[in-house]
Amino acid sequence: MPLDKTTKRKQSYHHGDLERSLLDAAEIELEENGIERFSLRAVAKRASVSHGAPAHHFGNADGLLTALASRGYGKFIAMQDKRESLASDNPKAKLAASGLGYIDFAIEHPALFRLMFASERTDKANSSLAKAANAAFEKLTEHIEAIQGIDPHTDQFAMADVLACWGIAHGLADLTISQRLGRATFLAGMSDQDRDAFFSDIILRGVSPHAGRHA
Amino acid sequence: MPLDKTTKRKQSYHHGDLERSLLDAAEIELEENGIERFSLRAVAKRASVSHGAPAHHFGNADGLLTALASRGYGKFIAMQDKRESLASDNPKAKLAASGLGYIDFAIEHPALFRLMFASERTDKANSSLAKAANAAFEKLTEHIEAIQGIDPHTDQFAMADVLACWGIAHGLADLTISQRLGRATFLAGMSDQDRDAFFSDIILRGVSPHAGRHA
DNA sequence: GGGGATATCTTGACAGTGTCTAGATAAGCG
DNA sequence: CGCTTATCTAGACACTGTCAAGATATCCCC
Repeated sequence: MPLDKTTKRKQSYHHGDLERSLLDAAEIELEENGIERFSLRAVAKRASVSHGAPAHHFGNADGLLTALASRGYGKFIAMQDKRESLASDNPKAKLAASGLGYIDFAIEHPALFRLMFASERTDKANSSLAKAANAAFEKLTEHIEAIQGIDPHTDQFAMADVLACWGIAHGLADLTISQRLGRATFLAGMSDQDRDAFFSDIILRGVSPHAGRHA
Repeated sequence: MPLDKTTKRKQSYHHGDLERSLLDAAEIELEENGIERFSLRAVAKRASVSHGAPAHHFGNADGLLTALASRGYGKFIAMQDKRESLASDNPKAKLAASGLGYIDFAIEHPALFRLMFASERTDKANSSLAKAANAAFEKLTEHIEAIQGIDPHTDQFAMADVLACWGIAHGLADLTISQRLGRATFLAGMSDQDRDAFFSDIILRGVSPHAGRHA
């Protein structure tokens, strides 16, 4: 019985691009339920496929989550790039914009953010994931190098700036999605523009004023 | 058959202080397996009690985790206090010490830290938990007030300092237990004392130099 | 084009999970 | 002592992730 092949070829036994479909479904499930209530069978059901299907592509549930985290870094960097492209053309503005993109991503994809940065279910030895995470880190070091004029990999003081800025952006992002910053009531009443300026100021505190200092 | 009543009264049907025993067992299980692999039945087994026993004391698994998080804030604040008591007697040193205690706690109890700050399984409406979390926050605002001479609750610039310092300490703590800071290779080779000084410097960057500025 | 090898997906089974209910046991109190 | 209440056990249920066996489609070489 050849069912409506015209509408969708969904009736096909082979899915075509199930790997992508599963990742899409998993991302939705993740954002809806959070990591702690993530269900592989629910992902399969959402993708209209049997509960055993994901195993062939990802091995197990953690494999799927690892792939999802890896893909997440693409969006993560893209959001930072977008912020940077809108920023004025000086190193500090670019750095602040990058940090705002960091926070943007956390707010828009809180569960994915947690998966990427705080989950034990991802395989950190996975080369694809490690490469993606490293790219995000290198991006930050380049910003600091542009400001301080020296490669943080070779200079301890510049690396301190890297850790400071990273810590600030990450901390603000994590606390924001945990809804911990609501106590600072004035934040809720701020316009987006004011909020960005407020966060930018804080992010730039990570940069040491002792520019170019090194051993 | 009255079994050895002398050694432990464990043979008693009623446990005596099962609530505390369950919390202790849960804390061990949590640190061993992480939140994402936490099992209520494993907790019951560790406490040598039936799988249904926890329900009577905590309602459900999330109730147990909420109580555990609430108790965690006690240790959390205690660790900060210990650091502060060892610090020299000036407001900035106290603030930095408090931040180091923040990081200490995360390193010693990573899973509990994640439960307290990044889990969706705790009931944030729980009054006991909210009160504990608030106490930790107020502690920080007092440090900033001691430095800037104005209550952050009434001054936006002082509150910015609060969020900055909190973000830094939290970000460094979270990234540390995620083992993300290993790339900054020199950190591993540092003595505890040097590492503390390094983190202290970063934490204090959260304090704005424009002291006492206010609208 | 045909046909065997291979990739892909389904199905059923299994142990483990959290929660609910009913019942057993202990403790408290009149 | 006996009734009430608190506490804990035991069994059932639906759901979970993973595994093994089988069904089905696609690929590729003859």
